[in-house]
Amino acid sequence: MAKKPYYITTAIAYTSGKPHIGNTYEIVLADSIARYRREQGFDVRFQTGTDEHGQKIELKAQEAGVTPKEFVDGVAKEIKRIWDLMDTSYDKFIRTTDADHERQVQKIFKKLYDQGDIYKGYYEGLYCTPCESFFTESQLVDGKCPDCGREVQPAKEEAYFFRMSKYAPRLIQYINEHPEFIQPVARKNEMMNNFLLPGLQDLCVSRTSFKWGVPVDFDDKHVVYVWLDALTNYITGLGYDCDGQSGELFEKYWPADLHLIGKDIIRFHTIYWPIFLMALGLPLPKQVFGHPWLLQGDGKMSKSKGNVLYADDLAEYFGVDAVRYFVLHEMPFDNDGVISWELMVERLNSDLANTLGNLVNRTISMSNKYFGGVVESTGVSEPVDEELKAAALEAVKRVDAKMNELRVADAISEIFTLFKRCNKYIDETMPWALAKDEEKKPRLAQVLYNLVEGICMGASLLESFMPSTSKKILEQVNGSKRTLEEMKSFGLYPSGNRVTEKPEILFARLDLNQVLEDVAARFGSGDEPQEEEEPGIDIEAKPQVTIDDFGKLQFQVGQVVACEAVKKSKKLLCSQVKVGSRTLQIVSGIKSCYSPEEMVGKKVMVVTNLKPAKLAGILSEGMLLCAEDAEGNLSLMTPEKDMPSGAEIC
RNA sequence: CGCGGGGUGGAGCAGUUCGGAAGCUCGUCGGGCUCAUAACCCGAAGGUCGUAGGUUCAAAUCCUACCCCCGCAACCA
Repeated sequence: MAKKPYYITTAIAYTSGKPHIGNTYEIVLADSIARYRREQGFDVRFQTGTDEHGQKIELKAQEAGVTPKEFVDGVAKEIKRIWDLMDTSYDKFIRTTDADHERQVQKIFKKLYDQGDIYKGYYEGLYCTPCESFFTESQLVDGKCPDCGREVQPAKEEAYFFRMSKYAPRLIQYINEHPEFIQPVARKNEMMNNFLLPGLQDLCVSRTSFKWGVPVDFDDKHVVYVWLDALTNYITGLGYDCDGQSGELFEKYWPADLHLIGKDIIRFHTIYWPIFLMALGLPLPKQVFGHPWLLQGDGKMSKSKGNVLYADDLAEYFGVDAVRYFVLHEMPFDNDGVISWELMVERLNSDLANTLGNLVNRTISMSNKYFGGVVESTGVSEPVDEELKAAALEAVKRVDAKMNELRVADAISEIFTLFKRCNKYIDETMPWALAKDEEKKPRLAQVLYNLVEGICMGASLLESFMPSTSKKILEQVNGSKRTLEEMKSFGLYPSGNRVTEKPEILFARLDLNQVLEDVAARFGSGDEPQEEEEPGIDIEAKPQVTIDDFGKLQFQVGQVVACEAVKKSKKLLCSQVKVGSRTLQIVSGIKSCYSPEEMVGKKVMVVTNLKPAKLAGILSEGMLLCAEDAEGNLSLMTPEKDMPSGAEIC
C-alpha cells in the first residue's frame, strides 16, 4: 500500500539577523510533528527555509557594507546551521533567492496580471520627498512629516495591486465549511470579524522604493513585494510551475497538510495565501496552525542576566535534546509560553535528570548488579505488572491522540507519565528486597524485564521529540526502536538480551545558582554592575556638525513644577517645566522609567528652542534630555551641582 | 472608548467551547526506601479561581461594569 503523503511547512525565516530561541521553536515544533507523522506511516515532506528580500535587508546590508546577496548568504547559512544543530529533519530548505523560485514568482506575477487579478494602480498617501516615505493622515505629526518635520505633499506612487475583494466571498465560504482550516479555532473569528466580513482591501504587491526583490519582469521599476514572493515558497519548493509543467513532487504533496506559522502572520496565511491559490486555480492547504510565542522570561530580568536566548548557546550549555524538550514542553497549545534559565534548569533536573535519566540509570545498574546485565522474561508475574503494562500501552494511545490534535507539549507529558509510572513500579516491587532471597530471583528477573520493556517503549515514543536521547537510551538497554504498530503489544524485548555494562548519565543535574553565575559571567554583567568591565554601548554615528550647527540649539536647566501621565498613552508624561521666568509644557516618553510624582521638583536639562509639536494631541514645547541604554532604560540629565532654573547649558 | 492576549495555592500552567465536588508539574514540610544522578515512592500544608454586581438549585466557567499585567499599533521633540 502506498504511503499517504503529508506535507508540512514552517514559515520561512526572515534573514535580517540571527534567529533567537523563539524562531527556533517553530522549526523544532514542526520537526517533532514531521517525525511523528513519519512514525504514523506517512510519506512526509517537511519544508523550511528563508525569506531573503526586502528593504530592511537592503538597509542592513548597506550598514554592514556588503551586497544584499552577501548579507543574506551569511544569515541564511547561520539559520541553516542552527536548524541542523537542532537536529531538525527537513527535506527541503528553500531560499527566496533561489533562481528557480525567483523565476517562478515572476511567472506567477505575470499570469495573475494577465488574467486581471493584478492591476496597476497608485499607492496614495502623503509623501515627504527628503525622507522618500509615504505616510497616512494619522501618521503625520501636526500635519508634518513625522521623521523630519517638513511639509508633506499628497502624492502617488505607482504600484501593482491584487484584487482581493473578488475572491473574498469564496474564501469566507471555504472557511465556514472547513472549521479545521484555521487553528487554534479562536483565531478564525478574529480573521472573519476583523478582515473578511468588513471587506477586504486590495493588497499592494509591488514596490518601487527599493530594489532588493524579485523584479517584475515586464515592468522593471517594480519588485514583487513580500507576500507574493514569500508565501509562494510553499509551492515553488515543490517544483510548481504555473504553466502546467509542475513536477512530480507538486502533484504528490500539494495541497499542504499543515502550514505551521507564528500567530502574528495568521492573517497572511489564512486570507492572502488562500486567495492567491484560488487565483492560480490551486487547492487550498488543509490546515494553518498559528502557534503561540515563546517569551523570554519576564522583562525585568532580561538582558542583564543574559536573557537574549539563542538556540546554539543553549544547546552548548544543556545539550540539543534538552533544548528541544524545553521549547516543546514549555509551549502550551494556544497561549504564549515562557522560557527562562530558572525554568530550564528546573525542567532539566526534575524531568530529564530525575525522572528519565535516573530511571534508565537505576534500571541498568540493577540488571548488572543482579544478573550480570542479562534481561530475561521468566513469566513470574504479579498483578502490579498489569498496571505497568497498561500504563505503557495507554501512553502510546494517548501520545497518538495528542499528536493528532497537534498538542505536542501534552504528548511529551504523556511519555513522562509513563517514565514516572516505571519509577513507581520499582518502589512497588522493591527489587533490592527480592535480590536478598535466592528463591525470588525469577520474580526479580521479570521485574527488571518489565522495566526495560517499559523504557524501550518510552524511548521509542520519545524519538519524535528527542531523537538522539531516544537512540542513546535504546543503545544502553540494547533494545530496538519500536514502530507504533509494534507498540500495541508489551513484551517484545528479546529475552536474554544484555544491557550495557556502564550506563552513561543521560542528563546531569545542574545547580541553579551555579548556572545563573555562569550565565551572568558569559552573557551579561548580572545584577551587580561590574565596574571594571562595563562593556559600554555603541550607537549609530551621526554626521559631523559645525560649531554653528551646535550653536543653534539652546539648552537650559529647567525645574519640573508639575507632571502628569498623558491619558491614552503608555509612554508619555506631560511635565510643566519652569525655565527662568517661562513655564514650558513638555511631553516626554519616559513613563516607563519615571512616575509623575517623582518628576516634580527635579532639575532637568531642557532643549528650549525646539519648535513646538503635538504629541498624542498635546502640545510639547521642548524636550527633556535623557540617556538611554541598550535595554531602553532612561536616565534624566540633571545638573551635577545645584543650578538655578533657566541657567544656560553650553 | 486603537487591536489582541492574560490575571487559578510560593513559581509555571490546565480547566472556561457545552455551568455540576478546584487539578497538573515544580517548590515547601513530614514520612518511607536505599537499586540509582542528595535520586525514587507515599502523605500533608497552602487557593475569597483579579474586583464588584447579576443569572442559576449550582459559576473559575454564562451576563454586566471595573481594576491590573503583557505584546502590537500610534504618538517616544
